[in-house]
Amino acid sequence: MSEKTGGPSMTERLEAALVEEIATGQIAPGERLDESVLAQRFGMSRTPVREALNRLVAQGILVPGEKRGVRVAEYTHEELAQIFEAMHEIEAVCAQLAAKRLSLLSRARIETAQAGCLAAAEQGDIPAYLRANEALHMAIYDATENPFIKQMATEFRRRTGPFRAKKFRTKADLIASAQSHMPLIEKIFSTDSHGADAIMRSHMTESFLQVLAANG
Amino acid sequence: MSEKTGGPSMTERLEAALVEEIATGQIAPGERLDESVLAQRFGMSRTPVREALNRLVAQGILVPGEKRGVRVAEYTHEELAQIFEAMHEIEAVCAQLAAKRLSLLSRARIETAQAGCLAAAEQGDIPAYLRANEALHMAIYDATENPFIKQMATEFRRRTGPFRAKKFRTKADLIASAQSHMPLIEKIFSTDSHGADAIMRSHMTESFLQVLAANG
DNA sequence: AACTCATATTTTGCATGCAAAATCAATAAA
DNA sequence: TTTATTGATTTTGCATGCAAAATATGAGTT
Repeated sequence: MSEKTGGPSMTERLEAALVEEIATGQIAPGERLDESVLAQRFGMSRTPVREALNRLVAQGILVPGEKRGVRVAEYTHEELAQIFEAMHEIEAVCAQLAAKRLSLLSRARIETAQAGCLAAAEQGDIPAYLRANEALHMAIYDATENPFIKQMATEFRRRTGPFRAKKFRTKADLIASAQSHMPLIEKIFSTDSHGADAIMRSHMTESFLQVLAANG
Repeated sequence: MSEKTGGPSMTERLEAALVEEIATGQIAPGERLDESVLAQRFGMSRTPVREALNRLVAQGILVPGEKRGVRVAEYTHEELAQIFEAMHEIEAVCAQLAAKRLSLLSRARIETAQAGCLAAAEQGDIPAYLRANEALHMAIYDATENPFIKQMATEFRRRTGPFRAKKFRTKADLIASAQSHMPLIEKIFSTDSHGADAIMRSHMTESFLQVLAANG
């Protein structure tokens, strides 16, 4: 009786495809997206393409081009600093709330995700690490028990995705990253919300500098 | 030679109109929005209506209806608590950053806005107070010097608009609200970021309870 | 009255077409 | 060589139409 009505529409499929391609860098920041080209490439008319592009613009993943069309959001160094600051501030809030509200379930999810990070790092498997890292962050966002804050954090994560991805080049990068999670997780597990917030903040500058280095 | 090309499109006009009508409560939370009806009402075809609705859905102002169409976002008490928590957390971040970075210009803007609040409150002019209050918040968001954080805060403000509006019924409400800004502004002006954050937080529960009371 | 099942109606998602606006290209003038 | 100007071309924004999905309606059955 209660089947989730309706399969994915063309609009939704395109939207998902674009999010994916942008996140993985297949479509680079600054690149222009042409309605008709996309329509042809995905075998649909311009109408659903437009809808998908509109949604992505609303999410800040795409921006209206200076002259025409839309392009993948691209930031100056200053803007990059600002967007990372915003993301880190939200993540600090998340860490704080997670520590304050930690449930057994949340704790288990965070532990599992962190184990996944360590495993992927040990194997030097970058794509696996990216996924595991993502899962860890989501687990922390979930632990806030606030879906609105989670959504906000997730959106910023999407927007910064293309830039963060470049940070990870070697196995050493992965291991360093996975290790750096530990103090934060410990603070969350000991329900030290102030400490969790402080640690998150202390990582901000460092983390941003790495991003900047990786993105010229 | 650098005129901002292009006037507002039909899509943009409808979007703005709907944001306005929803913010002021003319269209109530839960109400269903029909494409064809809107198209007729605003003298345009369904295409631009759809685009506008899509954007508003992406902003969380509208949500996809259970059966069909879209409706104005409506929240349970629990969700209301969550969304206000999210907004307040962001505002706390804003207050902190504003205090940390306060420029002369920002200070002047905040002062002007607060003067406007007091004036409107004295006169018991509710619409004017709402506008002035909005301006004050925007001035504080601007003072963060971070457009991304400002945008995020603004979006939450929009989403909570319909619920906050009901808080103000009498002149006394306005005066109380305007007065309650003072300690926060003082902390910001004395660049006491920790204090600003603390004050913002201390207002959270109180503010939310008022909203809840006003919204059944 | 409650439950099917079939049929009518509404609503959606998408394709297509077109006119206006914006951009580009090419030529002419300074 | 730069600067205007004009015309060609692309791109956009929107209207319209239609088929399929979703929903409401209603008759017939238990």
